[in-house]
Amino acid sequence: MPRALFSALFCGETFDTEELREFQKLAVNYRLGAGETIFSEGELADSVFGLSRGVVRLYKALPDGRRQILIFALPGEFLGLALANRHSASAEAIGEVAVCRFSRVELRKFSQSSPNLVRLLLEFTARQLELTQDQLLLISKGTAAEKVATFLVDWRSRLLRVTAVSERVPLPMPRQDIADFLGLTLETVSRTLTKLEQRNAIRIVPKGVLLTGLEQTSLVLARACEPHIPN
Amino acid sequence: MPRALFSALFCGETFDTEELREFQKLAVNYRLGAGETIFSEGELADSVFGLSRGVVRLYKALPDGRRQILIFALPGEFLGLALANRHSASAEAIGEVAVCRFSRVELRKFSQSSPNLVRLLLEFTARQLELTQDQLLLISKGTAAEKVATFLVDWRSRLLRVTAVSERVPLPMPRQDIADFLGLTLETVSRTLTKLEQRNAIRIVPKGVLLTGLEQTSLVLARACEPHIPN
DNA sequence: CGGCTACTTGACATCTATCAACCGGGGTGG
DNA sequence: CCACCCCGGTTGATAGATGTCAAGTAGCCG
Repeated sequence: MPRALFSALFCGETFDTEELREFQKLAVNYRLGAGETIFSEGELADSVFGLSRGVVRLYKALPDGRRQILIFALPGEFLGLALANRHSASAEAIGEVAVCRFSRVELRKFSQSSPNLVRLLLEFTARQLELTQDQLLLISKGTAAEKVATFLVDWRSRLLRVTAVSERVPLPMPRQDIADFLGLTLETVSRTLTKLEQRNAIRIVPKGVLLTGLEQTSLVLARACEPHIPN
Repeated sequence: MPRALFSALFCGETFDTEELREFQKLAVNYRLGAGETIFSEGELADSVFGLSRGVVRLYKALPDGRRQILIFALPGEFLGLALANRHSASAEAIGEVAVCRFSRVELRKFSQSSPNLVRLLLEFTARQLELTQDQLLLISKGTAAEKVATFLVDWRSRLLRVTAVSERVPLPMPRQDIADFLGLTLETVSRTLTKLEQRNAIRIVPKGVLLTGLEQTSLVLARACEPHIPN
């Protein structure tokens, strides 16, 4: 993962260098260890975060503990951009993480004089919305094999935007996280990965997978291999 | 459903009357009949729409026909606000509908001189994002009873913002749409509604339901009635 | 009245969850 | 250095919720 400043990561082309410098001044940078909480659902949202290094799980939970991971955030992405004054989700570090914290009010002040920032936030939010809508379709209508295969392909392509990735796709998160992202159990994720490996679509390695053979195609078309066309 | 102009519906407090008038000039108003398509996934997104009357289903579909309804749009909401230049979802009228069409390029031009519009769009998109995230949690982790009960309560509360609603909650969409919104089959939706009726949580009437008894509470707590705490 | 569509209900199949055992690597401490 | 333990992961047997297939009903429009 790169070590650049958050604003340069995400805002690269949107801000000119002057604006960028001003924006950067608002941020407080710090680091967190594996498993640490950045913010929690329901908490007062007086801060907004930018992720500059590492991977973060963003999730919502029900009172009885059922959990849905909304996204695995990557460097350059915003966290906790709620419009309400309470966070609507929780964010936890997966492995070591570096974030920059912005005060909500300062960010708002800055945005008054910077149409670029508002435009940037709109673009980011719209992208998140599309991702979430795709996720909704996948979770709602996909089989276990489709979910896992699609997850691997999508995750790889998102990683490509921040890191050079070879054939080996790292999976820093545990099986339970993948399960909670895909609406499955960790056992089903494990079984499905094994099945994909038996079909030579992937190879399972410690903390990752190798997307072998026909790569994307073979994976997404895992569906075509299935006997039934469900739903 | 009210007959007001779209911009007044949604932009009410954001624009001053001057801006409102200018904005209104950009719109072309027209109507569609039940089942008509407003735009389709993959189509060139040269237009953006505002819904001024009626209900619209916004959905994504897989090549084999599996369909996920993302939201039932209500008057005052935007449709087709993509950042890409192709629509990422399809929109169809449920019953009679009135929309205003904005040219994408004109809207963009207008937004250059109107920070208010960009802020408005950001707010709207952020709200949509939160709705979709909630939907993700519900679909992924909810039982059939929770899904249906939550849908009825949420739908009612969204309706309250545009119409005076009594105890009777109208359901203009067919069972299949509800099923595709909740990630169920129409049979399961039907059975679940029947079960809720037997428990005196609702009464099923033509084109709607009556939320009787303990209303919201009893419905959402449908979960507590179930023997198991799944997942 | 006939036929259509939306909806309901029933019997059965299937996918995934659940419960449980087992495996393997890495760290710790004797 | 080895033994142990712990945690994450895999694998197996079983069960349950929802999907599937099919029949039947009700309301609506021509």
